[in-house]
Amino acid sequence: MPKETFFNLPPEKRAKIEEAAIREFVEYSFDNASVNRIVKGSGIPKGSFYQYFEDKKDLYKHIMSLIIAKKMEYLTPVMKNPFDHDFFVIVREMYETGLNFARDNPDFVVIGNRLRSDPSHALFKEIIEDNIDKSNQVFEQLLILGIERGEIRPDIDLGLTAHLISALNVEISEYYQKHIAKKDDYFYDDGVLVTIGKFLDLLRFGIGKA
Amino acid sequence: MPKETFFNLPPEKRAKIEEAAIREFVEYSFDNASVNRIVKGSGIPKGSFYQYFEDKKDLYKHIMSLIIAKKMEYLTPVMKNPFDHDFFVIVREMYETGLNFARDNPDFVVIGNRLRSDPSHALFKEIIEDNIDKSNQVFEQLLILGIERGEIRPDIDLGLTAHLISALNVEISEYYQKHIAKKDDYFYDDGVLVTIGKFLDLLRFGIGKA
DNA sequence: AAGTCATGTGACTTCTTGGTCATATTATAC
DNA sequence: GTATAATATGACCAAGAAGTCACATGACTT
Repeated sequence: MPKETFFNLPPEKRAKIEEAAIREFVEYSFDNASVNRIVKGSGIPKGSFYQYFEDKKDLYKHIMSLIIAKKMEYLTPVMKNPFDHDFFVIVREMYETGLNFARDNPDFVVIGNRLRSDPSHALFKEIIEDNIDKSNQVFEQLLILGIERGEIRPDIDLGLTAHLISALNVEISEYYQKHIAKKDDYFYDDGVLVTIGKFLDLLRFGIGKA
Repeated sequence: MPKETFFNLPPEKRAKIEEAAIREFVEYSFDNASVNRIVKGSGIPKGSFYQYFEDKKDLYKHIMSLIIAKKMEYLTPVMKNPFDHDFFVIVREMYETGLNFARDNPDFVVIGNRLRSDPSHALFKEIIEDNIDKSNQVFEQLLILGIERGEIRPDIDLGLTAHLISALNVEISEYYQKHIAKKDDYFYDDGVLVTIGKFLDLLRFGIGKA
């Protein structure tokens, strides 16, 4: 947690520091990010930085909390009560939410993905690991319900399938950014929905000929 | 490429340097790996290091080439002529190969995955990108053949599906390392085959109730 | 006006980094 | 034995890092 002095700052100054930090963390990993560059980029003296934050990690965690808060804004009513709806409706909405968030906050995605993809980093355990586990558990519960309702094949491996659906959530963003997002803005939203539909079809029916 | 002097070294000395480098790159990313620690770890003077390698990157690429060479050893006859076989046979063998490699060379997997998962790193483009693209292209060709043979649904999105199958190749290793590899060695090989079977079922049939 | 306390400030310290280079050692050629 | 070329060596360098600290400034109390 940043120190009290940071939160006492005028909002514009606080924003300037956060923006400089985000720029830095987009460009560099936590280890390679430089406090010197961040203070230069935000126009504050080095000493002030350490009046606001315990250390570099303190700032990093603060930025991560901003990212998480922003992601929360995208949660739809359906996702807040996932157990009340059809399995594929939930998954569709989760994927859609993820893509919308990625479209609106590409910088945040870069920062988040960099950490999420290095499980050997000390900060991974500290910040990400629990969230991934919880996400998998939610999917497992959803799968169980889906099986009870007859939406899902009952002979699947729950843990493995939950893992896979989580992984696809990430994969779909990457595929989208790499192959589709560059095209004409006019078709953007269509593109999102079509891509998600294709992903869901694969998930539901597989690729084997019936 | 390392310099000639490196290849003139007695093999044990060369091996010692390579082992120290692998240890370092397992623990640290390229940027955070320290030449100082590597020379200390391999018992050679700093100056000698720069007699053997242009710079840190030169060493890193050399280690990557060792990893790639090791992976090549696992290629089966089927994989060398993939277009002669049933689609799911190929994919099964690719997944199996990947898991066997991961089981025997966990250090290499750590090093490889760290680079593979950071597309924003300059070395990613230099070392990994082409391989990923080629792998996707092979899968696309395989899918086309599979459709012609009637093994695969003809209405899938080729690019997206190829991307997904590649991604699963990585995902299966991670799932395996995280959930299964720790169990009793006696069941290990069984575990590999069972896990792959489940993955393939999901790929083939999806999770939706028919 | 004087005193107190939170905040602002940047020079400074200590540490580590990747890479160099003058010199020492060894092997090879004649 | 002597000359030449290849290799070995570690002190050294400049750059940059994170974090500290003595002091300056300004706002608020009394």
